[in-house]
Amino acid sequence: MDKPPVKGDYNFFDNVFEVVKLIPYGRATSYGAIANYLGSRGSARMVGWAMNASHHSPDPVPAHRVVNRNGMLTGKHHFCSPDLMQQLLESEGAIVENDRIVNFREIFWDPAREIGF
DNA sequence: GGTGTGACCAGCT
DNA sequence: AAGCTGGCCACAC
Repeated sequence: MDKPPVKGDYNFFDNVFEVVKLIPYGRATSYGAIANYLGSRGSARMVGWAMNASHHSPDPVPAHRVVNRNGMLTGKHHFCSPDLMQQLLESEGAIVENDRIVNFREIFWDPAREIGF
């Protein structure tokens, strides 16, 4: 009912940022999980888009904790360094091999299950 | 204002 | 079994 003082509606992006920032240490989630939490399964692409905008976000967004459904570091190329994402994940205890999180299933963090519930 | 793209996912062939 | 296409919504030109 009120128009936001800022141009456009960054609600979607902000929502994604909030969820990503809520990811605990040593955990990872997938784009689809966040999209599903937001209420749209098909909006998974928007989540990835939001990550791209995370660089414009005033607060640091642990985008390295967000990977695709297969646990593959598809967006590693979008970081300052392509190895930065893997380094961060490994630094948090995740086992990354061949650009893929081996124990992704173990560290998987579902917002709809942790927060939504 | 329309078109294209995009760090995806799921279904169909 | 694997590969391709469609679909979804928001942003940039």
